[in-house]
Amino acid sequence: MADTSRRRRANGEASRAKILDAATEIASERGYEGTSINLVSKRCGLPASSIYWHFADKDDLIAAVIERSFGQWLSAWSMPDDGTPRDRVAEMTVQVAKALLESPDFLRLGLMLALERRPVEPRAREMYLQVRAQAQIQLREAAMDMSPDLDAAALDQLATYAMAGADGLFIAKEIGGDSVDLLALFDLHGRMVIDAALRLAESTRDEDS
Amino acid sequence: MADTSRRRRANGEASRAKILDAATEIASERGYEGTSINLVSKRCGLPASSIYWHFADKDDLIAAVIERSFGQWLSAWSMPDDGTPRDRVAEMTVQVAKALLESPDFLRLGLMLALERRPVEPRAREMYLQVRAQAQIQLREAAMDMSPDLDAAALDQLATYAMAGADGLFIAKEIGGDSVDLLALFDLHGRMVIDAALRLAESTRDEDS
Amino acid sequence: MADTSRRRRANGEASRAKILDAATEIASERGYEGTSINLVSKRCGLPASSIYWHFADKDDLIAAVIERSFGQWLSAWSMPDDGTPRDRVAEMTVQVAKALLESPDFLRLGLMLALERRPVEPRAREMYLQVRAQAQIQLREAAMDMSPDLDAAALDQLATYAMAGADGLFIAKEIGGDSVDLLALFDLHGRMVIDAALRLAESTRDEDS
Amino acid sequence: MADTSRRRRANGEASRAKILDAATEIASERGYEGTSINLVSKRCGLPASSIYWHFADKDDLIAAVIERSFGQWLSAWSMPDDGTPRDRVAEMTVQVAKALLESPDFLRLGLMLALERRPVEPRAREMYLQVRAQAQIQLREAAMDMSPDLDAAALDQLATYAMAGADGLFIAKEIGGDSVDLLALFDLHGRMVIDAALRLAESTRDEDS
DNA sequence: AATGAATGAGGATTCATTCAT
DNA sequence: AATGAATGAATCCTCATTCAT
Repeated sequence: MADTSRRRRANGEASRAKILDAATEIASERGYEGTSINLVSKRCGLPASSIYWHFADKDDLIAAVIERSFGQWLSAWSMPDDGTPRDRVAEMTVQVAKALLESPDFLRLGLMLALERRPVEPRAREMYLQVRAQAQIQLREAAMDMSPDLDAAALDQLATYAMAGADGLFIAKEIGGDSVDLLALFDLHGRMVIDAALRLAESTRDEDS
Repeated sequence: MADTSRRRRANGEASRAKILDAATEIASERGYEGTSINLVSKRCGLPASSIYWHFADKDDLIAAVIERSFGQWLSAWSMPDDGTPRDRVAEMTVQVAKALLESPDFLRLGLMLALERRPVEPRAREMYLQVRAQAQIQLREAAMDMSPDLDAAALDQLATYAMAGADGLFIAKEIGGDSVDLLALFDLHGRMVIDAALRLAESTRDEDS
Repeated sequence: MADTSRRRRANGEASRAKILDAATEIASERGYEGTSINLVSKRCGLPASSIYWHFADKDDLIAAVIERSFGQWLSAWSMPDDGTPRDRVAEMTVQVAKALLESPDFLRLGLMLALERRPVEPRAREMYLQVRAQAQIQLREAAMDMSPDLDAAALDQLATYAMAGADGLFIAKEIGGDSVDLLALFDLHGRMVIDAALRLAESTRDEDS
Repeated sequence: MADTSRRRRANGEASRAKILDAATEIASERGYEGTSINLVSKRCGLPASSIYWHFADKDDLIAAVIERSFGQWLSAWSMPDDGTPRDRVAEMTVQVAKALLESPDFLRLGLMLALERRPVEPRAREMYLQVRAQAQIQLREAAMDMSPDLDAAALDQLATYAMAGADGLFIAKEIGGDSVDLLALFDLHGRMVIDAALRLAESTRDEDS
C-alpha cells in the first residue's frame, strides 16, 4: 500500500522520464522537425495531451531532451588531473571517444540542431551551443596547461581544431559504422593535437625572435 | 512571336532552376522534413502544383538539389597534378577550404541528411553518401601517392581522418562564423595530415622490423 | 491553530470568489465559448481541478457568474418611491445609467449570451433572460403607474422601447468609449420615453372616441 | 461541354460562396469562438483543408463573412431623397426595420463581435465597427438635413441615439421573437427621434438667447 | 478543501499530393 | 509548361473533464 501510494506520487516524474526517453530516441534519429508529438506519444505510451502536462510545447520538450542528455554526457567523462600533460591529453581523448560511443544520441541531435538555420531558432539549439561553448573552454584550458607559451589566438585555434576532429570523427563513425575504429582514430587525433600544439609553439617562438 | 515561344520553352528550365534555388536554400536551412513544398512554392513564386510538374515528389526534388549542388561543388575545386606530393596536398587543402566557404549549402544539407536515421531513407541521403564515398577514395589515393609504403588499414585511417577534419572544421565555421579562420585551420589540418602519414609510415616500419 | 482552521474554512469561499472574479472578467471579455477553464485557472491562480471542486462544470460556473453579477447589479440601483411619476422615471434613469457605467460586465456578458443561438443553450443564458423578463415587468409597472390609461399592448411597447433604448445606449457606450456621454443620452432617453407614453395615451384616446 | 468547363472554372467562386454561406450561418448563431472550421467544413460539404485554399485563416474567413454580409445589407436600404425631411426619416426608418428583419445575421454577428473585448481583436470586429461608423455618419447627415440648426454635439447625440434605438430594438426582436412588433416599434422610434431633434433644437435656441 | 496527473475529443492549420483544365 | 482547386492524413496544441490522493 505504501509502495502503491509512493508509486502514484512518483508517477509524475516517471511519466516525464518516459516521455523524455521516447523523445530522445526519436529526436536523435529524425531531428527537430521529424520529432512529432504523436510519435513520441506512441513510443512512450502516454496520450499526446499528457505530454503537454509535462512540457509547455514541442520546443520545451526537445530543449529538455538536450538538457537531460547533457547531464548524462557530462558525467561520462572528466578531466584527469595527474600524470604529464601528454598523458592527461591521451587519457582525456580516450574518455571522450568512449563517451561518444556510449551516448551518441546527444551529439547526433546536437549536431543536427547546430547545422540547422531556421528563422526561429529552437531553444534546444541554443542550449546545445552553450554546452559546446563550455566544452571548448575546457579544451582551451587543457591546451594552455600543455603549452603555456601559446598566445590566445593559438590556443583558440588548437581548441577549435581538437573539437573539430572530435565532431568529424563522430560523424565518420555514424556514417561508417563498424568499419570505423573510433578509438584508434581518436588516439591518432590526440597525438595530432599534441603535435599541433608543439608546431604552434614553435611558430610562436619564431615570430618572437 | 517566335521570341515568345522560344521564351516559353526556355521558361521550363528557368522555372526548374528557380524551384531548385528555393529548395536548396530551404533544405540547407531546415533539413529534409523542414522543407515543405508549400514553403518552396512561396519562395520561388510558382504554385505548388508546378513543382510537381518538374519533380516527381518531394524526395525527387531534394535528390535533385543534392545532385545539382554536388555538380557546383565539384566544379569549385580540382585535384592538382604537379609539384611534390606535399605541395599537392597543400594546394588541395586550400581549394577545399575555399569551396566550403563559397557554397556551404551542399555540405550543410548533406551532413544533416547523413546524420538522420529515419526508417525510409531519402534518396538524397543515399546520393550524398555515395558522393562522400567517392571523395574518400580520392583521398585514399592521394595518401597512397604521398606515402606509398602504408598498408591498406593505415590508408583508410588517413583518408578517414582527413575527411573528418574537413567535416569538423566546416561545422566549426558554421557555428563560429566570422570568429573562425577556416583557411588557417585547414592549413593546419593539411600539415597535420601529412604528419600523420609520416607517423603511420614509421609505426608500419617499426612493426615490420 | 484555531485561526488556521478558520482560515482554511474561509479559503473555500475565498477561492470560490477568486474563481468567479476571474471567470467574470474572461466571460465578459470573450463570451461563453471563449471562456476556457484553463484560462480561468491561470487568471485566478488555482488549478483547473480546483474549479471543478467548486462548480459542477463550465455551464455551472458561468451560470454562477451571471447569478452573482446580477446580485451586484441589482444592489446598484433601486426603484424610487416618492415624487411625481416623471421625477421617479428621471431618477430611475440616472440610476440605471450609473449602474451600467459601474458594472458593465453583467450586461456585456448577458447580451452576448442573449444574442447567441447555439443548439444546447447555456443555463446562464436562460438565467439572464429571466432577469431581463423581470426587469421588463417592472418597467411595465412603472409605465402603468405613469400613464394608467394605456392599454396592455401600449404598455408592452413602452416597456420594450425603454429597455431597447437602455440596451442600445449601453452598446453605444461600449463601442464609443469616452466619446459617448452616457448620462446625457440616458437623460434624453428618459424624456423620450415619457413623451412616448403621452403620445401613446393620446392615440389610445383618439381610437376610443 | 462548354457549360461544364465554365462551371469547372467557376467552381472556385462557387466553393468560396458555399463556404461563406456556411460560415455566415454558424458565426451568426455562435459567434467567433463558436465557429469551428470543422463545423463550417461539415456544413458546406468541403473538407477543412479546402477552406484554407480560399481563406488564409479563421480570422480571414470571418472577416470575409462580415464583408460580404455588409454588401448585402447595404443594398437592402438606401437614403430616400424626396418628400419632407420627416417623410424621409419615416421612410428610412421603415427601410432599416425591414433590412433588420430580412438579414439579421449580419447584425447579430456584428453585435456579438462588437461586445467582445478579447486581447487580439479579430479583423472582423474591426470591419464591423468601420461599417457602423459609416452608418453613424449617414445618420448624422440625415439629422443635419432635418434640423440644420443643431450644433455638432447635438447632431452626434441624435445620431447615436437613433442608432442605439435600432440596436436595442433589434435585440428586443431577437430575444422576444414573434411577440415583438418590430415595425411598430421602429415607427415609434422614428417619431421619437424627430421629437428629440426638435427638443434639442429648442434647447439650443434657449442657450443662444 | 484542494491538486497533480491524466485523457479522449476536438481545436486550427499544414502536409504532400492529385487532377482537370 | 503550368496552375487553380481540392483532399485526406498529419501537424501542434487546447478543450472540458475525471480521478486518486
